[in-house]
Amino acid sequence: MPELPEVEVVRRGLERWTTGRTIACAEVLHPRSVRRHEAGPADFAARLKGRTMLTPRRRGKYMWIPLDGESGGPPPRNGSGGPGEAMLAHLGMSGQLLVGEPDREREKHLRVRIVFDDGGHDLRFVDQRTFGHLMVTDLVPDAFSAEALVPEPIVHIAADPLEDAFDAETFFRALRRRRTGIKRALLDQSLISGVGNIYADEALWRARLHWARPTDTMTRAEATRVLEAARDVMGAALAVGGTSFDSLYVNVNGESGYFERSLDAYGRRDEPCRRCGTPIRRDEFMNRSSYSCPVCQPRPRRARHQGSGT
DNA sequence: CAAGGTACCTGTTAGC
DNA sequence: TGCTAACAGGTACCTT
Repeated sequence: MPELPEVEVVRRGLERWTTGRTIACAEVLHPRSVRRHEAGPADFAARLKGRTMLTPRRRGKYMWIPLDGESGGPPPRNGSGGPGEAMLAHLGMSGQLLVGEPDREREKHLRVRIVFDDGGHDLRFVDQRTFGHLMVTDLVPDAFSAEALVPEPIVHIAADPLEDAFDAETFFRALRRRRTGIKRALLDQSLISGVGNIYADEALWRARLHWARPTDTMTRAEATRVLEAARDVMGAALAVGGTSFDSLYVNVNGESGYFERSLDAYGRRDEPCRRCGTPIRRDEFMNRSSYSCPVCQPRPRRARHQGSGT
């Protein structure tokens, strides 16, 4: 469930609690949580030891913490002397980054624990379903903004609509080139990043577009509408701490956000549309749920991929 | 290359 | 009460 607003809430928490602090040691309790760190859990821990965490960054649903100081691991295969390394994090479906008293009880799904040399709050990666991951990786020049750096594994991830590097015209042209439906395009992190199932449904409801609207004939006005809607709804969610359906998604202090009560479409099956009162419908699509208003968001005559909805 | 389907996970809940 | 099936869904990877 963590999408852009939820990840940004976590990033801000990390900025406050871990910036400038030096790692004493990192402990990997579940290897799957560092599976994308190809050199393995021991190398992951060795690369973190002794490093100082700089200001956390984010693009879409990925966040990373640039690391200062000498790497404790062997030099990277592609040679050292590059722009540096960072710890990259993706929360997946159920990942949490939590800070707290180091001697508190261990969470049931604690996967990685990072201890600092000042003896203060530790940083824990807790992830029930292990779809999330952490890794230490090289920083490389960003494709979207000349002076910026991004972790190498996410160079294919598009800019998100809340960052300066995002270009609406590029996004519009990419939409027109695709032969797919608008929701599938919104969920494609190589076209636009940060949008997941919840905010895709919310943005489409606000823009009054059906999820199967073919993108190759979309007008500039429609594209602008859905983009503005995505920005508005994610900005509003961010302002109240994100969306929490249960205790799975929380900020770094374990607290829930309040946006769930503001959702207009997602999860509101059979409840009245807040614009026209028609019961919200639920369709099966991409092996997940899509919620929309049958009246405000009529199915296009020439839908892209059918889904099994009514 | 693009499009679309599926595996990967585990706790919760609905249904029998 | 206890069991099973469905469900939640982001991303990498695979097939077409």
